[in-house]
Amino acid sequence: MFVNGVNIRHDERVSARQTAPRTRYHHGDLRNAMMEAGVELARTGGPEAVVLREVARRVGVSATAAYRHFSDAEELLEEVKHTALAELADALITAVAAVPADGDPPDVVVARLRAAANAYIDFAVRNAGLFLTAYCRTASPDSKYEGEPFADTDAFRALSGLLDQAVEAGCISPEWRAGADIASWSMVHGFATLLADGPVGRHLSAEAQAFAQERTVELLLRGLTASE
Amino acid sequence: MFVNGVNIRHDERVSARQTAPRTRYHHGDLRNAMMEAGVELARTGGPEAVVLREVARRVGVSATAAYRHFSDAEELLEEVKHTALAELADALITAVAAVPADGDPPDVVVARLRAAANAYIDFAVRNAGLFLTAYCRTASPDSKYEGEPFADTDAFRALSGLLDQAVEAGCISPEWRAGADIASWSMVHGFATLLADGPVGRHLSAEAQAFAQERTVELLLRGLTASE
DNA sequence: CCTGGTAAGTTGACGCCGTCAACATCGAGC
DNA sequence: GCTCGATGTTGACGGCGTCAACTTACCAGG
Repeated sequence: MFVNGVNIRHDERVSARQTAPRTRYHHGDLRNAMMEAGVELARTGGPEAVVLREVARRVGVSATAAYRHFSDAEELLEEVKHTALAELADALITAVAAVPADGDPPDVVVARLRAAANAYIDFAVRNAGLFLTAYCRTASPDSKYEGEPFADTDAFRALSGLLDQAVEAGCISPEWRAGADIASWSMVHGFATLLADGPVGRHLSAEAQAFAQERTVELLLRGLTASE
Repeated sequence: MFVNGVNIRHDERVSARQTAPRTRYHHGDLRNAMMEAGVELARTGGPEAVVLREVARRVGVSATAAYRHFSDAEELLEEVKHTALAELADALITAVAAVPADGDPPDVVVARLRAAANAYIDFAVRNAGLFLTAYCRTASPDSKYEGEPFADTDAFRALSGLLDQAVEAGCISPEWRAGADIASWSMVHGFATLLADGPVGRHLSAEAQAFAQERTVELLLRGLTASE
């Protein structure tokens, strides 16, 4: 796995280190333990580093023990994925909450949107592995939320709330509210992806990346708040 | 692999079909043949369907024969990836060329930008496998173009040209030109990704997707052409 | 026209992976 | 205190990428 030219491929898989030989035959909390080990793997190596056998090794348990708690290697990955998604949402919500709420409502809400956008991107850069895992492919349509789109991502709900506030504050004309959520998400997500995993992150200097980020976020805000 | 709820996972791998038992011991054009087989696999199954042994099987050759032409399974993937990128660029350039050039220059250039954006997204939807392959992770920094960012993607150069035209035509203020390329790319790419591989494609009805696409593209154009 | 060297394929093996069937161990409730 | 189900283990299988050693076919130079 390449992130900004630094090879953080999971090949110090020499590991095999298990935290402790584990005295009791039964682990007691294996499902959680495997999840956490999986998250750790994902954090440093992205989704393809979440390898069932390695997870088992780290927890100090045989590979097949996993099958008592997960139907599949895929199910483990999905669990990890949800955790990653939740962590992303956390970062986003925290950043928004940190924006001072005094001042003109329009200014505040724009500042919040900006903070959210930057938090999303920063998360993707700082936690590339987790970010990629959050959006990695998993065969099953990860929705207990069929039809109710994105209900599983708190991040998306936070964004929606912000946009509603923006309409209230008069920053966004009501007839442009619909679809603004997905559009905003697309832009930020696209930039984050191109940065964490793609050509932007690979080819651009740090300053160039920062400039591109600022421009991208401002372009989004311009589009959202354009008077026309 | 799930694309919009349709499982196109590469599990009709029953294949093993080799086009013909191949009479001559030497293939003659194995490198190309493997590439093409790889592209076909990628088209229907995404990057993870590009499996060295299966490619060899399809071409009717032993697995290790690949090593006479590729240093690595990764190198094969990368070759396929470049082909996918090229195909995407083609679709984009063709769509732009199809826009009638008569009329007010500003209108024309906006129409071209819109066409490019929609072509990009449409390609991602119609050729999800290839699209995902075009942007899939490959360990090596796929740049003979180190530092000269994106020079390997004709699609990006086409976009840059369009934006230059837009400045000329007075649609984009010159001081907003810098970074507009990456920002535009981000938005379209993000939407395409969310659609081809992510929650948008999985959870939204076709009409909802179309609406979201239109809104996303228009929001981008608004941001680019905003007067202020 | 032979001949030898090298490019292009082959076979068999290795260690990784996910997964299955069969067996072992523990602990909760009769 | 026994039993039985939940939880772990072992060993095996086939698929993967890759390596070393072997074979085949072509092409140049005599």
